Amino acid sequence: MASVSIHFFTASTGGLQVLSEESQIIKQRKQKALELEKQGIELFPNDIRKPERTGAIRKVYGDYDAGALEEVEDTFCIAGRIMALRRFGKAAFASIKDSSGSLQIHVSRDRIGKDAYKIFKKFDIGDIIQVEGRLFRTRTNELTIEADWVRLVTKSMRPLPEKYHGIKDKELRYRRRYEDLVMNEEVLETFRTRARIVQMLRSYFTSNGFLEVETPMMQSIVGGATARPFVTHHNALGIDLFLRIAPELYLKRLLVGGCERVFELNRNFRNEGISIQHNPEFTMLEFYEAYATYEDLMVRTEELFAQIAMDVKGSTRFTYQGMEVDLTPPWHKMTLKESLVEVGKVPEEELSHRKALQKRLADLGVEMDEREAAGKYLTKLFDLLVEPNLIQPTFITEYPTDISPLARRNAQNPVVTDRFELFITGREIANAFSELNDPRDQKKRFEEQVANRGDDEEIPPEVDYDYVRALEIGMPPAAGEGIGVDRLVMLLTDSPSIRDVILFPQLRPLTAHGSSTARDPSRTKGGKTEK
RNA sequence: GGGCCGUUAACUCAGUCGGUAGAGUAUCUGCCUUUUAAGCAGAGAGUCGCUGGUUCGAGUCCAGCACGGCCCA
Repeated sequence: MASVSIHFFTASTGGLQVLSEESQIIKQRKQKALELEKQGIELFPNDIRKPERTGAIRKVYGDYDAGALEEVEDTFCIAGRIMALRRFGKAAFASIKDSSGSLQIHVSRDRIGKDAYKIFKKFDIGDIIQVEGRLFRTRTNELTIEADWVRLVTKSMRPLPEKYHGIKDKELRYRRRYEDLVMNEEVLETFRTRARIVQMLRSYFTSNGFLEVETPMMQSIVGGATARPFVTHHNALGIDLFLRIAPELYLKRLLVGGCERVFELNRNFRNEGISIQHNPEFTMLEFYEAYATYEDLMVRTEELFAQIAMDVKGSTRFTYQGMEVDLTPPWHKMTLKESLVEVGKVPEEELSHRKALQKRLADLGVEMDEREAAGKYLTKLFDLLVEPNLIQPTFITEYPTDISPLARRNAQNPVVTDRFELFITGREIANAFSELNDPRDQKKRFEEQVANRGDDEEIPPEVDYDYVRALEIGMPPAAGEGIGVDRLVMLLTDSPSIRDVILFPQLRPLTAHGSSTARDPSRTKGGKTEK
């Protein structure tokens, strides 16, 4: 029975009620709903006439004055959630919200009838209702529907958050996104923009002759990036599988297969920390173009981002969190070493001395493992000293080969690769390179990586020999790029946190008494708990 | 993993020197037919995140834990 579970689940966790708590206010609502039901009012009917959208009505009649509206004989039927209710004795105003906006209605006893008004009085803020009537303007000039009738569409059993401040607690907003969407207009706006950006990315690539594909999210060998993967198990095959950390190696198999332009826009999974710019599952666009170089991709990226910014922002110049950003091409270019010297203020002569770099890192509080690749010292310093300062779009090039296992060596200087990373507002937003297509070099690099792996869970424990085999069949020279879609959306929606652009960001689940399932040892796997 | 901050009514928040819980919204009752954060009068609503400790007495002080936020690694 409910009363039993109530006892179990009333545990309050940081202001969060877990499950079926029965506060007085909810009891009252349920009681009210029962009374309506007893009177023969359906609480959750399904025979609702298709309503008109308030936005469409406003678009047509928004400019009509009171006199002009009197000439309009049509009635309008809308449906939506009661967001505010201002009752008088025998009449009331309510704002009705649908996905296109909201419209005020006026309900009076004289017009809808005594019995109907009695039922209307039982409606609450949060209920979804349907209304039909003619348009008029109130004394305060608000476009309003004078209801001929009102009908309950869906009864709301819980009160909405406070009407003026809405729901502010970030934890509540992420956990109960449905409530956040009901209360905070700008949330839906952000996700509409996200949809538009995704759509534009897709149409940019398809219209440029790229084939959209879907490659495995469950992989038996991880690859394509350095990151700790999630592990799952396939019962029928009796094997562990990894959720992909990148689609790269499959997309390049498709280059081998003759797909000269391919892209995939989908989710990656990385079993790492959660932060203001990291969610365990995130959306990435990867594209590969045969007979192109990383330099061609710079041009594409500039063009693509400028196009999207023009559409979303109306300009290639805008502000992000108070920072002026200018995406007008061409963007700055700097080699990794140049950036360390010019932006990071590291003396040039130190850059080729591991000991000096190590000391500098130690002074910054970073202990490096001796076994780390030399290039790691540079990128670590870069992360600390340079990256946060790259506000304007900047391509950083010449990444060391030892930390770029899939990238083509530079023809003049084989210790660096033909690669760039793109930074905007102090964040990495894209990573691209001319692809390594020499199977001999690729095999060697994979094998060295695995041999030097130690217990580093970010490095794949196994060489993907099938990928090497594919290269042996022959992959045309090509360049490929990955774009962090969530971060791009953050930039263009002025969102400070990745959680603001992901509808349901990952949070620790709540259970009875606020303890966490993650603490249940039977559910912990490969845990980070050991010190 | 570390540091700082937060957790009080459904929501947004107060809570003084440690003295036994407050406001607004929402809800309920009454009045009110042009309001829009409607208004007026009244009422109900709390395991002060959890567990311990100090104390005659803890929302308040101390410790641990949980969840979250921000920063750092």
